[in-house]
Amino acid sequence: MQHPGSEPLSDFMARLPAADRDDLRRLTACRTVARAELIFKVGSAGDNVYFLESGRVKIYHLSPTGKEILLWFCFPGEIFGLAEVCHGGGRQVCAEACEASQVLSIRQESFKTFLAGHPAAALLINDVLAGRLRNLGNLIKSLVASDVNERVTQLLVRLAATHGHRTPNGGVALDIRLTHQEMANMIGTTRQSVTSALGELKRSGMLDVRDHHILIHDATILDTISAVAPPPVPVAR
Amino acid sequence: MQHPGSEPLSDFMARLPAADRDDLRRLTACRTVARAELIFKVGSAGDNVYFLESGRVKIYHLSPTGKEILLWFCFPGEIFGLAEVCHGGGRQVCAEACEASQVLSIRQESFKTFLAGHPAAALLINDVLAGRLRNLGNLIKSLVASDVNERVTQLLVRLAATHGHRTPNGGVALDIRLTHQEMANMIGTTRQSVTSALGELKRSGMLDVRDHHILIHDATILDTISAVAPPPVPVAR
DNA sequence: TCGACTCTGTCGGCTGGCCGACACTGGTTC
DNA sequence: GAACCAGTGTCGGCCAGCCGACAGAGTCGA
Repeated sequence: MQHPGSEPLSDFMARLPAADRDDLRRLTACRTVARAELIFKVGSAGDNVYFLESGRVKIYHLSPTGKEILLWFCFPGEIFGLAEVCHGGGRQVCAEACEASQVLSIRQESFKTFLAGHPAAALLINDVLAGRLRNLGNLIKSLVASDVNERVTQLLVRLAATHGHRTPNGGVALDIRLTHQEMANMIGTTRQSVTSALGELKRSGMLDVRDHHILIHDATILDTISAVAPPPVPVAR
Repeated sequence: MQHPGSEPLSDFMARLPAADRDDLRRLTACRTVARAELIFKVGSAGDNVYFLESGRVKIYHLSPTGKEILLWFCFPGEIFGLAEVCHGGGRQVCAEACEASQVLSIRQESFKTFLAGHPAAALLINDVLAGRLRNLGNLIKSLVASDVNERVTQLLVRLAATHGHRTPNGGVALDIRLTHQEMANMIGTTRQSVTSALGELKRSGMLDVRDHHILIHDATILDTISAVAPPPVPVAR
């Protein structure tokens, strides 16, 4: 389901015109990666761009103490490894397969040549990057302005919008399975704080966990909460 | 000065081939904005893209409590207002002139058409967006992983890299003048904490403030510190 | 069936840093 | 000059949430 105000398909491949997609496919090599395998890591050369064919990949910073700082998850069809190269410095982030995955890869230069010859694809890339920029901007905002409980609910709203589906009885079920630790890494807090925030939401009857999947009881609550995430105030100075 | 590992010219206009630049200029309208005037704000339609001709512009989120969350400053030649439009929801951020400025504007669609016909420009936009993505990623990392003192020194390093110049006696002077409040808004803390962090750096002889401009005494210190910002550890799992 | 391991849930103690408050300085306007 | 205001500098109280610790509860492989 797509919520109003949520991000659109960031599925690059699907949005690419069919002809362009075929052209691109011809330039890529396919590779299988196992769960927990790194596709690239901090400091590596990073002269490739990747597309996720199947599976799930997480992109994260690594703090000096070894903590993962999760920037985003990649789902099938999405592009990754494009922006994260700092000229000269190598990769700044890690890409790790969350489950067994198939990955297409192409050299940076080849991809740029491809884009130069396929304007629609180049514009699409702009869109995708712009969307991620908005996402990170919003994350920064919530890191700075919201306490842990708010950040957890905001995360749930985002997840419901992008990876949830309606249930018969008017709720939303999240299709994606995350550990508390992963959620904590996504919103800059600790495992324990996520546990307690979720516990509180459960106790207040807002959600439930069935079979390791989060189930939000009343979908309308999402709209109420999400009205908070995008700033409702036009601004007063 | 450009530090190794720092961002390159994000100066879109300067990097654009001269012919493309002329084509683009022909499509834009120029406008003068006064200090503290908003070019756009949260919720406004946002069907324009802007280029800063002269002056300085800040792009920020507004927290529910009215706090500014500064995402970046725009300097002459840079593009802004491109990524911050959420389809449907209007602008998510504000753009405010820090000083009297001249701004070129163009409609989104016209700009997209322009990009479709000028592949070099489209690739350049990708580069610029990718750079900002890296910057925001790094900001998130420091918000999550560093305490206030570290964040302040990291901010100084970044500022020195992008808006500093060497002084005769081996230091670096920041060309840009910022209040403690603005710095606090850039790294998600309070005015008071910035004051005390800077005070400590002054007391330890690392820097000085002359005529409202920060002066870092030993430029080599920057390299030492900046070695911390990009993770030195290749990663151990 | 038995470890071994990962994930969840809960509890106290400790502390970084937010918040409110107030004083001082330098620049601007009348 | 005086009045005003934005920016700095400093202090103490208070609390969100981090950290370490430990006890279940699933899950997996042998």
